[in-house]
Amino acid sequence: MKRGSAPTMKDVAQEAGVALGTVSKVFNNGSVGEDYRRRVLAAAERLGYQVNSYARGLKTNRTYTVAVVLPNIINPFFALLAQNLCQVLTKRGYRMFLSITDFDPEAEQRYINMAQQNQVDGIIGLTYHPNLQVAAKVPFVSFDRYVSPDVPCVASDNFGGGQLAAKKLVELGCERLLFLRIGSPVAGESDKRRDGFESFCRGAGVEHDILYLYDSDGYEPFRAFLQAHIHQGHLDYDGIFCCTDVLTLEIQKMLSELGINAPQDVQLIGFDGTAVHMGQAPACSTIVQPIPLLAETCVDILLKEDKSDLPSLICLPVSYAPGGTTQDLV
Amino acid sequence: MKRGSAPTMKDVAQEAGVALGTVSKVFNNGSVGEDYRRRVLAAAERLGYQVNSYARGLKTNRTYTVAVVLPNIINPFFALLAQNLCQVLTKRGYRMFLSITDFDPEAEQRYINMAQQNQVDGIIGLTYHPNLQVAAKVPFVSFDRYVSPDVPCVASDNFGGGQLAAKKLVELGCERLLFLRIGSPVAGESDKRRDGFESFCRGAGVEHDILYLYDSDGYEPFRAFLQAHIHQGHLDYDGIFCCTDVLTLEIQKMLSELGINAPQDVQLIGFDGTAVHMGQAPACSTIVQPIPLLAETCVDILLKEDKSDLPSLICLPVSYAPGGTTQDLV
DNA sequence: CAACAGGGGTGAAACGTTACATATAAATTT
DNA sequence: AAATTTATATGTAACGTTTCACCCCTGTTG
Repeated sequence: MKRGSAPTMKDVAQEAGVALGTVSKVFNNGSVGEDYRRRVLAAAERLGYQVNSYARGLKTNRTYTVAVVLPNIINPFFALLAQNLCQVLTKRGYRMFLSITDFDPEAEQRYINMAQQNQVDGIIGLTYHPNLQVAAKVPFVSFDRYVSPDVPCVASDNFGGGQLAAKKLVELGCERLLFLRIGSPVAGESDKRRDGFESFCRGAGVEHDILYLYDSDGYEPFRAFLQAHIHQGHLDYDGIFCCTDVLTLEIQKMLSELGINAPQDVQLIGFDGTAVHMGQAPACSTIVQPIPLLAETCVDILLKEDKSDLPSLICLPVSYAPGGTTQDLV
Repeated sequence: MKRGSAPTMKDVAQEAGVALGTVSKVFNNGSVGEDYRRRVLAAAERLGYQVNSYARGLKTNRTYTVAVVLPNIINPFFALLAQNLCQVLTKRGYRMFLSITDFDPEAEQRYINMAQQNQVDGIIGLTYHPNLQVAAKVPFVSFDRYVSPDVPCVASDNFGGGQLAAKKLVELGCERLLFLRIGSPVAGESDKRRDGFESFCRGAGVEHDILYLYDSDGYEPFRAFLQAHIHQGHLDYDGIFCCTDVLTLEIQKMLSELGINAPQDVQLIGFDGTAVHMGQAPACSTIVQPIPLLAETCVDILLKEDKSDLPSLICLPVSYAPGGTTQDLV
């Protein structure tokens, strides 16, 4: 063994007095006699041998690496998703190679290309690029966004969640509902929250309004809208469904500054339920996304050998968690 | 080019009608004639060629990959650190391979070993293992923890931060101070917050107490302690320095339940300042860690070629940001 | 007892690069 | 014009694995 550099299989073979191929078999669970196996293992131990995954990757075209592409990990939802993905991947013997795009479509495309070039075994992406190009050769699973007909998409049951939120509000006695949304101009699965909400309201004959904003608008239009709907200290709406928990808290604060308090004067329900997954008491009532299940599903689908009969959209069930912005805490 | 598999340099060479070595030079900024370079680039484009980083890694022993090992990314401080590291690494042409340890020392060691085995170019770790084993062959930078004499450690100026917090409280007119800490039993750099706090109080002759807890204790002892120090609706302390922002908010809530309000009745200062880096108004007054600079420094040191004259501890300056739990907002 | 499986060991070829020694042509010097 | 330098193209040997055809031995079978 050359001094100074890491030991190779050749060194181990020499040290153990066996052939190179035998050492390889030992580290790949090939059939090797008990005594040989012991000798090789002992020699490897003595030399501090570790298999070189770049040589292995070159040979096998499998790298046991998955690239995860996310807008950021500051947002607790993304952070939880990333963390769960990391755990699931580790359990499966894979490692996670993380890229942050900051919602920049160009960065998204750049990272995807890079990941493909780096021969990862798969990519899990939450992207906003309206026309993302993904090479067919490396498996891709999209989270929450439709990308193209042959890219499976994993998401929460956003439609059902929207319905559920509206239903809960009605059960709580609300009679005039409002849906508030702010987000990307590129519509994703999560926009079905609105559809579900509307669908339930229509079906139940409940009065409802919708305010649909883009990130670039900022929160100010919400304040203006709410202010315009307060007459003599009384808000026109008695139930509000906000598209995320973050927005819910913002709206709660905004309303309280306007003299309207949740849950006394108005019921608020958000979406995401990150607090629940962090073992905290939720700061607001919310529709909880099954984050661990979402992560597990992404990985399952990504690593599935047989991709033939995959549905193009996998919807996972959400649930409701009361959290202090509605009057149902027992 | 064999059908079905990715094109190689050989294919590009053939397509362009040049030698293999020439193609390699083109992709490694070697000296190549203008016309040849164009021909190669055009051929590569036509074939959709991407260099195989596993073959390259095998040959060069450089992989342009850095492993980052963190307890989690739910904690906003860790999330910001990870995100900044990711950005800095990307800017430098490296990719980030992220591992979550959940504070488990065994997982820490396992991930470090794995990273070494995967021939990453370096490791940045925030670990709690009391006796972590790191191989000398792969560069290692520790965040906030002393690991061993030859592992450089990057941290905020925790001592200075402790002093600064005490100084600010005194400047705000506080006369009886309290330091609250909860964390790992394995002492790290961040424990110097206490030392700095004490040092300032001693020097200035300020009365002060310290409550030092471990994660396993939970928050309850804080409540008991505070309750015991409230007499006739009046708290014995008029200034509290908490070891993190998260704790500060918890203490603020706890105190308000006990009828004591910050900042009217008591001044509260925390540590981390994550909100500042997320572009939000800080929820509490705080000592701000220079997260982007911390990340940049970790990477700088890790990738520095000449490791000969490195200090074993690099302390970066903190600053103070008022945030509503002290009476100094102008 | 000859023929034959078959477990288990061997060595060499490939994987896609980079690096280096060699070759060639053009440009410069003597 | 010959000699020397410069610039750049070429081909081949590694890098550390896995894989596969091959061989050897032992035990089984008709």
